[in-house]
Amino acid sequence: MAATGGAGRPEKRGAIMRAAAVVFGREGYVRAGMDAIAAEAGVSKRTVYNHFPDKETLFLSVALRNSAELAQLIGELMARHLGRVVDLRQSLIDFAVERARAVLSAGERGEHGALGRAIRAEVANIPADVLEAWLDAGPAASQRELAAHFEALGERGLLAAEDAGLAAEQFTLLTFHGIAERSFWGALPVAGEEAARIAAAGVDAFLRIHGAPRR
Amino acid sequence: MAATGGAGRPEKRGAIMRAAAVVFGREGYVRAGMDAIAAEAGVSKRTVYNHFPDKETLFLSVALRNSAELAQLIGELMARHLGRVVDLRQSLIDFAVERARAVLSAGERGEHGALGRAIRAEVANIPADVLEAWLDAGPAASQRELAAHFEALGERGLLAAEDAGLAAEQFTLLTFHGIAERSFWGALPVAGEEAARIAAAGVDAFLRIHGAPRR
DNA sequence: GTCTATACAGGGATAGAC
DNA sequence: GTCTATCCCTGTATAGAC
Repeated sequence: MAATGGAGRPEKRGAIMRAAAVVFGREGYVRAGMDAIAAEAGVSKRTVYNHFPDKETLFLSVALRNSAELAQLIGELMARHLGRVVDLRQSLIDFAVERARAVLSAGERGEHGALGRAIRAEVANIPADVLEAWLDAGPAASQRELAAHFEALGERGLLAAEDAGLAAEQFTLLTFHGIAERSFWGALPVAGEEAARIAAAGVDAFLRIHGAPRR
Repeated sequence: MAATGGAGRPEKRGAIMRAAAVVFGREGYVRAGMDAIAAEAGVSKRTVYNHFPDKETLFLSVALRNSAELAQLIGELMARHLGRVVDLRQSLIDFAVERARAVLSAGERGEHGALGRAIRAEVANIPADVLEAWLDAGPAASQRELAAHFEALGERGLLAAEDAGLAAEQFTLLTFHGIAERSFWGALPVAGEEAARIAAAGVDAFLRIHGAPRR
């Protein structure tokens, strides 16, 4: 089910969800233990079960919140880099590099990508409606937002994409999925230099598909 | 470690590896049980442990064999569709559609993609040398082979890719990863019609990047 | 009344013994 | 081929503490 959870101190609830994101991201759903989550949160195991009825509900709750957080973070990156564009190519490269790092970096705040990996690993065991909600709050929302930015850039004559949705999809494939695949969605580190190289090559290819013919 | 395993009837060994591919692909590494694998193979659990010392070795052995098999299957698809090309666009689309189906289809022989999903889920727990061997025998081999085909097509004037390796990478991103992502690497079914649409759009984009300027 | 700490019941897993 | 030793995990129960 989607999101339940009883009463209790909200601060404890937040600590539990943060800890669950870390442990689920590090170990995956099956390997993660409720004991480890409780320890990471600094609370008793009984408290975990007081806030969440079972492991699955906790996992799905954390997954939903995480995808919304990540979509918002990416939305901020888009606004910063694609809002006021002077050098389109450089702006696209900067956005691509920062998005890849935000999602895939194993270091600081890397639990976002790690939890996404755990979700992808468990897709076959996630109820269809929850999976749809996760997609809609996360990856799909980001793609819609990127398409809106491309639409605006097209109206300013900086892009010549006839289908902004398709352009957004292909931009993500060319500048993000190559890095994601290489790093196995953040499980392995990828050199920042290589990520920058892939992003630049992807942007150049993207501009050859959807770039405005003249400047 | 990579591949050990004792003696025993080779036919039993093959049955065990086939069964392990099915069960690991269906359940994932952690959930899959040695009992279920033995039952699927139609042998005793003792026989399984007679051929493979433990669960991890069995999994890694099956993973390595599987990636080599899949690379060969894709190689055959490439030879069939990219060997004698008359209509380049159509050949690329046909190859893209058939590769996606071969890797991701959940039905017949779909254990290839399912096992790949299980491996990706366990990447953090796989020894680095084994993971490298898996990559080199599977995905990387296919990419090298695709680059060689693109090189040949370039020499015939059908493609204008200055870097065949980069072209192969971008072709795979544009025509395969979009479908793979949508279906979560085969975990969810994707309509054949949608796969064909994505493949065609990806090929068109690819040809705008790397296509020969005139025919 | 919620939290901590610990102990425990039940099920399932691997791996080995008979 | 079955049977079993041993361990781990989820979820609950039993204590007491703020």
